[in-house]
Amino acid sequence: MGNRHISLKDLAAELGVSISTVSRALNNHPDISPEMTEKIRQLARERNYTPNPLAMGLLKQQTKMIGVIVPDLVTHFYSSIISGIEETAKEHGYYIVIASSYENFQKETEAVENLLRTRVEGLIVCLSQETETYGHFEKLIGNGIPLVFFDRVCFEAEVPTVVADNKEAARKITRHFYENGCRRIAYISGPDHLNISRERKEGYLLGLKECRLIPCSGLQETCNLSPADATMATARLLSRRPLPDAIFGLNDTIAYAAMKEIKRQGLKIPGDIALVGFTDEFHSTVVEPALTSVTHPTFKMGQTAAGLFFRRLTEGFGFAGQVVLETELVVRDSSVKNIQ
Amino acid sequence: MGNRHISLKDLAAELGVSISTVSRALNNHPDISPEMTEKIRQLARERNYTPNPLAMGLLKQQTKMIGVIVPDLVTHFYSSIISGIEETAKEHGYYIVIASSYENFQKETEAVENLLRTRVEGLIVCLSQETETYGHFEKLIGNGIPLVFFDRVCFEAEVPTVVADNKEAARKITRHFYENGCRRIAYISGPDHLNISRERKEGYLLGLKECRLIPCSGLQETCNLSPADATMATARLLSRRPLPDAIFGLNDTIAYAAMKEIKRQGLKIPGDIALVGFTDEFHSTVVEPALTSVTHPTFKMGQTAAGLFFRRLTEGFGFAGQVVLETELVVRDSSVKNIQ
DNA sequence: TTGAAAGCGCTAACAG
DNA sequence: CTGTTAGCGCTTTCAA
Repeated sequence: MGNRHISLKDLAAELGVSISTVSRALNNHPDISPEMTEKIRQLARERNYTPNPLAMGLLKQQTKMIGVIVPDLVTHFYSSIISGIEETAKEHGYYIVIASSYENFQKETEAVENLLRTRVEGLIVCLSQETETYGHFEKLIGNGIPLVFFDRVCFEAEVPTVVADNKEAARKITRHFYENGCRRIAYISGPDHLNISRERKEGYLLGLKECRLIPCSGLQETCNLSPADATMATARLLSRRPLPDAIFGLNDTIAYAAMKEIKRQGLKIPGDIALVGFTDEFHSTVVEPALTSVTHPTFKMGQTAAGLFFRRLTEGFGFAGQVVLETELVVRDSSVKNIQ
Repeated sequence: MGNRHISLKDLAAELGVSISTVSRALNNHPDISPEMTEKIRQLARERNYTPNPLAMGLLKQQTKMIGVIVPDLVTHFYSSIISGIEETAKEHGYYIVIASSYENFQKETEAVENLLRTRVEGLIVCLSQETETYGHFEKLIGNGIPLVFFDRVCFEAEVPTVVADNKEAARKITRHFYENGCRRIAYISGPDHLNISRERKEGYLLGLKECRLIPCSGLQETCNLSPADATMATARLLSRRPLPDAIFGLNDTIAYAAMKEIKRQGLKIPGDIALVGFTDEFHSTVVEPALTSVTHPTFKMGQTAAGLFFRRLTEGFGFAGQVVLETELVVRDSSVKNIQ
């Protein structure tokens, strides 16, 4: 496979000068005569020379690569965040290498190892849902390897993190339900060890309190984040009597699964049950009824995460801190009872 | 940042042997005594040694990286294909570096250059919708750099490609419409230079012919693949009199945009207009009515593309050839008139 | 103003 | 069985 990339050596040979001269000319070193410099740059352009990043990486001990670990690639939420990360990385001359944990602890651990093996300079990570112990990240922190978490986070004291205003968003949802006449407001959460799940539940409970509603364990369900499990959680809620009159789900997956199950049982949204999700703009408007939802600024979340990464890379451990991104409750048909 | 990776040198120093001895022991070279080998491997394990891929890459002239270029990352179709590519790549010990063209010719060209600059060993590409000239790929072919196209392809004679059975799928859709009583079947296509657009139109026309329907230019619309433009194309179709009684759209974006616009105008699906899309399993069942669609084997398409890539990498230019993946027409509510 | 040499981490002849 | 050496492409002292 004739993948013949031109090297400094090639250029030097062709011009009958030394490699170092070529190197200097290409780096605008002042010691080289203007004519020589021009001649060399000219040839480099003709031959389409580009420096070999492997050689540079070896020399400078930096690969210009960032490892990114996400629970999955196919959910719009993550792919959109990745786009944001990629854009900011590109601005800094960095590339990203993506790995999926598939929501699996084991795979996440392996991904960390694999990425480190490739000599990425650091990691930007969203925890898998199974992850409850954090030794694989502790090691990185100990070794001074730049690390940033987004959305599902840990080590907030030591590591820069980006999250949505989960608690506030959940509070807004709950109050929105109340204002639309709902009194039996249910919440389908995920595993408790996930900050997003905990924080949103806090917001839910706070919202209930503000509306002087009494929390009821029969209106709180938990599921792992698979569609199948979310469907079952929804079914359990729908078996309660009296029926809940509102449901909100932790994330996209749950919201859509809930929507399908509610419809399957022949119940009307929002007439019988109002529904709100945490999800993205696009799909919320495709489903019927259009889904009221808290939309994440996903692209921005990616950009922010990458931004924090580069701060960490250049400033070292001088700072950690959490960036909280505001969300917006976009009211559509699925939650407005009086419209119906 | 103390990213201190252990090197062979470190191990050698600690054991008081030469670097090559360590290297050989770690590579199971038969020349090294079993005890020495064991001692070295033991220490390597303790110190958590992993070979530096930059050094290896420099030496062997291979980076174990594949460049992947997609029109965008956030469409499920592409992210799912990427997952497939990633899986197969991983099995071969390769990593993928992803770049988005954002459906833009200029960005695609840059992506090719950038990826080559990083010394990826080759490229797996889905063409951007704007791409009508192929000089940037011709260069690769000329230089013997492995290249594979999927879905939207060119240079089928020289380059391995993976596509869906576009023509057959479109034919099936058309006949399905006919069998459900539709007689004014419309098609919203994309740019003619895209094979997927051309092939699906061929299938559409073939289907019409088989059903003894006469093609009508008023029932054929073209759009660029943006939701906005797809919406306008749909609106144009809906302004025709008599109204079309069926529409199928080139891809996900178009199908969903069409669905929204049809509903917005107060028309019923499938009652007034039957609708079929080329799209994926998941979203087809979330929308209402559930969307009849041709589902692509996206994950498999990714695996296949990667498989072809490795064949190219190892076997060289011995083969090109096109793999055609079968699609399935999954009938749901949006196209079945008599159910209503 | 330019060249020679060392070294980043590794493997593979070539010597011992 | 193990060590020495060269070289992958590059930058950077150190010499000239």
